[in-house]
Amino acid sequence: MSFAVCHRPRNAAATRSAILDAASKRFTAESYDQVGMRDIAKDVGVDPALISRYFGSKEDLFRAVLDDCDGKDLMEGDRSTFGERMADDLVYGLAKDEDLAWLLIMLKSAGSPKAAEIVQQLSAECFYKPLTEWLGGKDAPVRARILAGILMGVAVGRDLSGGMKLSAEECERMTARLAPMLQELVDG
Amino acid sequence: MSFAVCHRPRNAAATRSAILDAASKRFTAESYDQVGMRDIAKDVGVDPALISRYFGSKEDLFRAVLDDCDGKDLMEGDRSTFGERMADDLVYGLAKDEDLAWLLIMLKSAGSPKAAEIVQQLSAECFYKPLTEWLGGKDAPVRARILAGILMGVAVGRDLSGGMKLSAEECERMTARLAPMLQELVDG
DNA sequence: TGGCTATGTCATCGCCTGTTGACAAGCTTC
DNA sequence: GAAGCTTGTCAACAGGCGATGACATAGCCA
Repeated sequence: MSFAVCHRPRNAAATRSAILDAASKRFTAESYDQVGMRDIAKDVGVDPALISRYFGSKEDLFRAVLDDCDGKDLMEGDRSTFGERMADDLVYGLAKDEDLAWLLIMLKSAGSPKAAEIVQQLSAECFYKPLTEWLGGKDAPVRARILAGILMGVAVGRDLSGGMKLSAEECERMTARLAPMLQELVDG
Repeated sequence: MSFAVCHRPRNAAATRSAILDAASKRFTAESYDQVGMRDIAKDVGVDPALISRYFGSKEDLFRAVLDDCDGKDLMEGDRSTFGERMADDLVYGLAKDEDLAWLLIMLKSAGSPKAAEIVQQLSAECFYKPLTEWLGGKDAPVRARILAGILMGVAVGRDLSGGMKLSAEECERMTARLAPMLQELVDG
């Protein structure tokens, strides 16, 4: 007697992609150190050794994840409502989605030296540069830094406190204060 | 023949305090996971086992460090120049000092679940509450959150990029933009 | 001086991590 | 249908971690 276990069809490309996807989700939700190869493998339903075979080391996998997400999601949508959208995302926690993947990964991995070095190598070219160009205008590099900083900082503050811990009315006030700050940074 | 090794005089209180101090420095500079008991012990010049004996577990030591720093350093100094001072600290990296110990520890430890839980327990009472009271006025809790968020976010952004990576002039522009934002949050 | 307690050290345990090489099972092709 | 390359699994290793209990020694008190 045998149980009919449901195997995924053998497809290297699909499996590789699934690993990349699972890794991305993990790295946006937890820090580099906290994410284990065994965790990712379990998510995909695959042996940990396979990840090593496909991507080399954990660092290489991390690099591949960062290469994969282009960081341009931030800049999609109407420019004139950027502040409002982001303020909502930050306060009400919708940031778990893919919009802010780059930011969240950068944030969560600040603790680990290896991950930080990789982020440092890639963030300038793949994140800050496009963001700066998108912003344009006066002091664009400076505004990009402040913008990214606010987004990361408020997000980490919320995470650390286990939610905003504010009343519904206070949440409204928060978005009302954040939105113009962010919008002003976009407008210049 | 024997080398004259310089032993610190046996003094439990002093040693305990030295451990606490070294741990505080480590936890402000690196993440909870990255800091090892052996590192702290080496800083103090003591056997790792002693730390366990004095403080129990690593979590308990972390809690003790957080209990030790009162988080009121942020609120010292002239209120009317708060924005300017903090903007300078952030951009020029003086934040390594003790002014922002609470903030940096919170920030660096966001990655580890255990540390995050402890921070979550203590930050409300020991950090956000005094900060909120110091701010006072309209929407104080909201302003406290935004303020702490910006400080953490810009700091982590700088850390991750290995410095601000801005020209001297751009640094000036950055402080010029940050200072009024921060000051406005203080003034209400 | 002799002993006793506080203080600090040493060796070691168990656990978890990333990584590796040997092995098993599928799909393709002749 | 059998060889052969691809895809995936298994078991194990080396290294680092926090924590523990047994041992050594310094300083005080009688």
